[in-house]
Amino acid sequence: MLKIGEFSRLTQVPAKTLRYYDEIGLFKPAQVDKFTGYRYYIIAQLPRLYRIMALKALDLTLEQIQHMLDDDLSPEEMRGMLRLKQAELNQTIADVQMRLSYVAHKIQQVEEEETFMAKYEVILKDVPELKVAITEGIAPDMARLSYTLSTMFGSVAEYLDTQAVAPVGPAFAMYLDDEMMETNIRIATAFPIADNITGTDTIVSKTLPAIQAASAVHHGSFAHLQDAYGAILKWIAQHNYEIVGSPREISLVYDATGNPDDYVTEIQFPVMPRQA
Amino acid sequence: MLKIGEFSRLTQVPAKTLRYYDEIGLFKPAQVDKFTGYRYYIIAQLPRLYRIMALKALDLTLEQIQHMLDDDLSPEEMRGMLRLKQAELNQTIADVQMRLSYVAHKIQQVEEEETFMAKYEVILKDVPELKVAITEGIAPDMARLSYTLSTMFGSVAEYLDTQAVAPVGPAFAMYLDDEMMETNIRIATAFPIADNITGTDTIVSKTLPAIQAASAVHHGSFAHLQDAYGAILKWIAQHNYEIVGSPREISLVYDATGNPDDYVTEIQFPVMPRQA
DNA sequence: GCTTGACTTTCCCCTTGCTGGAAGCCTTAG
DNA sequence: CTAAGGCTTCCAGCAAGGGGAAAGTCAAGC
Repeated sequence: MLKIGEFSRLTQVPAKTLRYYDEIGLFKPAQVDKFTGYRYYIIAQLPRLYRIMALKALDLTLEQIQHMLDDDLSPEEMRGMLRLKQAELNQTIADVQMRLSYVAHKIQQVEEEETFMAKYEVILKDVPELKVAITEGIAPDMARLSYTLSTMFGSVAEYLDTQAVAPVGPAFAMYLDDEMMETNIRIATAFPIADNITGTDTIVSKTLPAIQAASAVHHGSFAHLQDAYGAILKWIAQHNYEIVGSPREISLVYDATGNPDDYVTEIQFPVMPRQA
Repeated sequence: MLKIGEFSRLTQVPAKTLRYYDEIGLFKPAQVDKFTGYRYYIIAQLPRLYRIMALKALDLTLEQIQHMLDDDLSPEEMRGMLRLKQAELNQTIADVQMRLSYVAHKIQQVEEEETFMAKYEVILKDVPELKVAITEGIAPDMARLSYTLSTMFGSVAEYLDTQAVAPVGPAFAMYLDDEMMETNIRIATAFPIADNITGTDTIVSKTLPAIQAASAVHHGSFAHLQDAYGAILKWIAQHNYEIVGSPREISLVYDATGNPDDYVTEIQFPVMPRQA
């Protein structure tokens, strides 16, 4: 019969932990003095505690351990839980390696810029699916891209107006070509809407699927949007992602009559981890 | 001016999280209606939020992020924090890989034994430094090992008695040879004591350093202790540890006049991860 | 038998980064 | 003007304990 302190010294398990295990019913003392509440343990309890320690080293939760020890399950169930944990740990390693790659990137950034306030912060975000009113078009060349875009935005906005439908988020453009084109650039302009509407021959309503996107925000005139694209593309390459869709250029702040320096544009590239 | 819900949709950051960041002072709304308490955000706040997201992806705590963003620190400090985080993440990976190796071992065990109740659970434990009264000796061969040991235990116990010192923990034997010997086995027997004592020419008091040990508990007669040794040695090999000291054989329950089936013995091998 | 000091008990708060829910205002569309 | 949704604050909880307080217990020395 050992008091909690003795048992704790013997096993190197803190007394607090033993009390906690008692509380959650994972490991109860062999005997409890019902007048003083003193917990008494016996050597014969060591195997269970050792088993708990061993399973804890596998990163199982105490609840899982309790399940394993008390609800004596079949070897198949046991294997199942272990394989699950194995998969989980492998996922953890992948996650941590991704974080390491972020850190390395950040360190490089600090070295290069001598300040950690990067011009662009590229982050990975989950973009939910989105109902949009969308139209496609082609800009003959880069010079007329902006003009083509604003015409297309105008036509969709106007149509929504006639349908008495208000956009529920900022409008955006999509670049549909798989690679950068100098001429005949395929583009689309979209307005998020709450409910599907009936379209026209050029304007349709559809639902864009949810995606993971590498995203950055650009402040200022469109003239320097290139830099943001560059930063995102570099990020994607460095972190071993793959572009899996058309980039979106979202006009968060845009006022054709305002100062271009105030414009705010978010750029999103749909991505997926390579060879996932 | 965006209400919290709009800003949340825009950034894909849950409103709850924005409120939390406000509460801890990491990211406050541009304006708060002082009558209604409504939080209002502006697009110009996006960069800070994106920076927060980016740093969060590095697994930094919100406190560290706040420190980085608000106490504008030098690039050196910045690099320092990042390198620290890098080391931390590398350590995490090593940890997780160790866990993976445990899981693999456990799966193998389940396959082999068709039950997950292993006969021996080998665990890694930290053994604190220990003051002991210890004596060394040599057993001429395996047959006389047990006799030699009990003589030695007896002599130390007797000496402690004459000094009016009580052991503060279970006695143990140590095997001092680097490899298994068939003859002339160097052994030591030790009793943990609270304070150093003056020794004799054969019995000395010293402090054993703290170690990490691979440990298992054996129940029953000493005749089958081999199995426990085998289980630990296998574990050490499989998990890429290295033996860095003399194993200890700790008599948790031992009564020379009692039933050997009731004996409980813990075996500890001092170990270190290979090439650490 | 009494005191002292080491243990042990319960209880509550704290950790991280939120998430969920309840009760009660606020805003806006119809 | 009302109803639905959005917003507010406050409270609880997660996982696995750690820290510390106040009070009760135990064993030893006198």
